[in-house]
Order: sequence, then C-alpha cells, then structure tokens
Amino acid sequence: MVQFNAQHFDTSFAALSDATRRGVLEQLARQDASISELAETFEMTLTGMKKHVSVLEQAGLVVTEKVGRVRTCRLGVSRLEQEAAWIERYRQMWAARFNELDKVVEELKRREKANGRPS
Amino acid sequence: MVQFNAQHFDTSFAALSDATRRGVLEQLARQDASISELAETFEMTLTGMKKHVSVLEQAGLVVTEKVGRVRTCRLGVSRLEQEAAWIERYRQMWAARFNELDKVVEELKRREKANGRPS
DNA sequence: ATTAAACTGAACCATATGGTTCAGTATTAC
DNA sequence: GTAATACTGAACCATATGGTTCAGTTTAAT
Repeated sequence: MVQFNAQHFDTSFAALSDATRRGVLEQLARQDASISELAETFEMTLTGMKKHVSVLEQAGLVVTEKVGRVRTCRLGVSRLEQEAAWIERYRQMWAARFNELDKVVEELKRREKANGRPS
Repeated sequence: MVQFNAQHFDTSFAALSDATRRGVLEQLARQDASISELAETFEMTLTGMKKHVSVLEQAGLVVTEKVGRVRTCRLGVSRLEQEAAWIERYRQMWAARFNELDKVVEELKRREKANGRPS
C-alpha cells in the first residue's frame, strides 16, 4: 500500500536518492523488465535488485506483477506530481526571499545616490 | 564544497527525504535563523540540528556564516533546478510510455470494431 | 573576573540501508 | 522425472542516519 501522508515525501525522495534506483526508473521508462534483467543491467544479485524494486514499489514509482516464475516491473502510477509541486513551491519561496533582498539592495543604492549628491 | 557529479542527486534527494530538513528549508524561506532557533522550532538538541544543517549545506540548499558566537543559516544558491529537471524528464518519459499504451489500446479497439462488423 | 550563551566535536546508541550468501520454492524446459 | 530458471526469505555484514549526552571553546553580558 502506497502512503499519502507526510511520510510520503520521505519515502519517495529517499527512493530517488539512489543512483541505481533512478537508473531502474529510466530503464523501465524505455521498457518493462524482469528482476533478472534489471539485476543484470546493474550488475547486482537478484536479491539486491529485488530490494531496490521493493523500495520503488513502496514509493509507488513502480508496480510489479508475477506471472509464472518471472516478476515483471513497470512504471507505477506515481508521476511525482506532489514531489514536483513541493520543489516548485520551494523554488517560489526561494525566489520571493531573494526578491526581498533585491529590494533592500535597490533601496541602499537609492539612498547612496541621494547621499552622494551635494545637499 | 558542493558536488555536481552523479552523486549530486544522491545528496540532494537524500537531504529532501527528511521531514525536519524540509521544515528547516521552509522556515529559512521565511527568515534566516540561527542553529538555536531552528533547534527550538523542531524540539531537538543543538547538536542534532547542527547535523541536519550540515546535510542541507552539503546539498547546497543552505549556507551558513558564523559571526560572533552565533551561526546564521540562510537559503543557499541551489534552487533545485537540476532536481526539478530530473523529475520533469521522468514525468515526460512516463507520459510517453503511457501514450504508447494508449495507442495500443486504441489499435485494439479499432480492430475489435472492425471484427464486430460483418465482413 | 565570572558567568551564561551558542556552538562544536567526540563518543555512543538504535535503527536503516545497500549489499552479500545460502537455502529454499515454484515454474518451465528437456 | 530431472534439471535449470527465476525468484524469495533469512541471516549476515559494513556503513550511514538520526538522534542523544558530555565535555569542551569562544564570545558576550554583568
């Protein structure tokens, strides 16, 4: 079960914080793959890759289905919408903060100019 | 020193994967703060908060300056541009992948319709 | 000159992470 | 029926993470 509370961000950002897992996402974007195939691509044991896939699955970034003896992995429903939104909000706050600084700097320049002029 | 190689994503996504650290970023977006102030907000020891700030600093999300005995923390230069770009690229691959599926579904529908019609 | 405040570093702790090996189980191929 | 394939789970390992306490150091206030 994918979570949607505050922990949600913890889970998905953590999932993205590993190069192998980001690589898995890129591979799955091109084509669905089995655990074996992913393990081979990233030169890792099956067990190791299984763990990575589980992490991605927890984050809702990947879904898997086992038919016969092979488990097929595909991109999940999470389009990282909330994560993109969080980052965008941060960027806006960042911008707002620095616009404030710009205003201060402008104000200082204005005053300096006024002082430089003989009263 | 902030890193800009492949590890860069590891570092910054990991930095974002903790609720306290995301909270610190939001607080700093409103106003610069000392370690003490941040520690108080998040009900944590100074030492604990110092560690979080260090993680954010490593990721370039925060810069600090110590004057006198207080270290002031402010938002850093990283505007998460590359991170936002990575996520956007992922979203586009995701979309492309599902458009493909849509095409397949449409094709199936088309054929079904054709078959349903008496030849 | 003392004392208090603000940080810092080392040491410690419990738990998580990223990997492995080894020993299964279930499917498929021969 | 036997053997190979594909995965799975348990156990283990080293290192990282998120937190603490304790013992400093430096700076500011009295």
